[in-house]
Amino acid sequence: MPSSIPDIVISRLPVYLRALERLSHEGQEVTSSHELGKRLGISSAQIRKDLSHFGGFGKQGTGYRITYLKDQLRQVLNVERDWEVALIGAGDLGSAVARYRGFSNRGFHIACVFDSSPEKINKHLGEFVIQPLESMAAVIVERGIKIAMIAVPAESAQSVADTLIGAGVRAILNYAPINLNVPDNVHVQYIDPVIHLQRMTYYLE
Amino acid sequence: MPSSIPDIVISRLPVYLRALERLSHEGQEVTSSHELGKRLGISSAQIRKDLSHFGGFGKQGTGYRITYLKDQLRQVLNVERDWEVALIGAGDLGSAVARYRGFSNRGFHIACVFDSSPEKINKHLGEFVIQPLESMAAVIVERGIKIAMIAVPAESAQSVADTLIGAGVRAILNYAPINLNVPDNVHVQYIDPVIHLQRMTYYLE
DNA sequence: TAGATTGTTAATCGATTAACAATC
DNA sequence: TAGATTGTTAATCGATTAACAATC
Repeated sequence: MPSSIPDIVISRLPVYLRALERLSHEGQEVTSSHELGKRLGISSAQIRKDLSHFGGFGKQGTGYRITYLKDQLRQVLNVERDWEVALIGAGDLGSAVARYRGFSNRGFHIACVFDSSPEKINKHLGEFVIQPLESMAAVIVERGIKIAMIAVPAESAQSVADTLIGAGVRAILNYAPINLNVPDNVHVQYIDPVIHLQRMTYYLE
Repeated sequence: MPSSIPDIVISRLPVYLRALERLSHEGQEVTSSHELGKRLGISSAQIRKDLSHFGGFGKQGTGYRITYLKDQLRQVLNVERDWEVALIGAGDLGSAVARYRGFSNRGFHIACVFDSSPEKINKHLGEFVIQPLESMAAVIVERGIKIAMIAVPAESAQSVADTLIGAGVRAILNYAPINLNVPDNVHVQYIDPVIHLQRMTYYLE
């Protein structure tokens, strides 16, 4: 029963971690489930319950020491180490992702960038040299990369995903607005701004 | 009881709509809850249950006519009309969002772009002229804009949100990696790639 | 000690699934 | 008609919340 913890619990841990990073950035050293809950719009009971799946991180009467809880959550989430991530697609979106400064202090860094269009190959993108799609599988196997971000057009996303998975990638963050079919042992997350917008327009007017 | 439909149901409708658009793009005219469910990794019962909140859109024996179901979902989600969206922040991320071609055929278009840094004001960004943050409230009130996307640094996100809400914005898509405090009648959605990545590393190794 | 807050249990609440009559 | 698939009900499953003893 090593992994009987509900995925919905896992999905909240990074949010807790981000809030804790914010709090310590603001100079705070201790917090409580109530304070955290108020910031996040979540009940304090839920936060305590979620955390209790992994151990007793707090102290009655005083709450949680932020540095300690941060470390514990990082350990649970497996982001104490630094993960190499492959980026596929060097268009507008891919370029923005490549230049994004927010990965490095949160457990990730982009290791390589690939694109299919011949005129982009060997061009620089920030600190990276864009490599051809044909080299992708080999590079990923060689470096043992397990995480990839897909920022190619919807039409090519599935075939890129297939190649990635064949090369050993186990987690995909997909920016293309399309659902991917992947084996059970591969994880996929989606980022599609329109999905979020449409979810809100339901409530408007 | 106009809005007793669970938010979790609403959150799946845009995903259904996207899959239907894909199917009709592929030339298909009819689908079933089974086919849709298989594509999305969702049970067919859940799809039928979700849709049944809004009416009977299918036919026993044959399934759903795709064009019809698409239209119905667009109506439910309130994206038959076109929504004007304000974009705040013209850095790397904001620029990529501004250039993104995926909004227009799905119910949204960017109407104006704002940034705080003096050297960007009046510069062009794609088809837009970057306007100063000081004009933001006035422009949003005047145009009656209800939706905004925040792509500014975490430090300024909350104060930008406060101004937006004061100007009448009711839905915010926040790209800044920070939780926003907003009144109950304002909707917020978050896009933070690191949250998604951290959710997957839990399962790796 | 008095006050505060945890971790946990039990109760509540809500969402998903299974099953099937209705019907195209 | 036979086969397929819907919409819906009831049963199951799982997640959230309330409450409180333990204790800092």
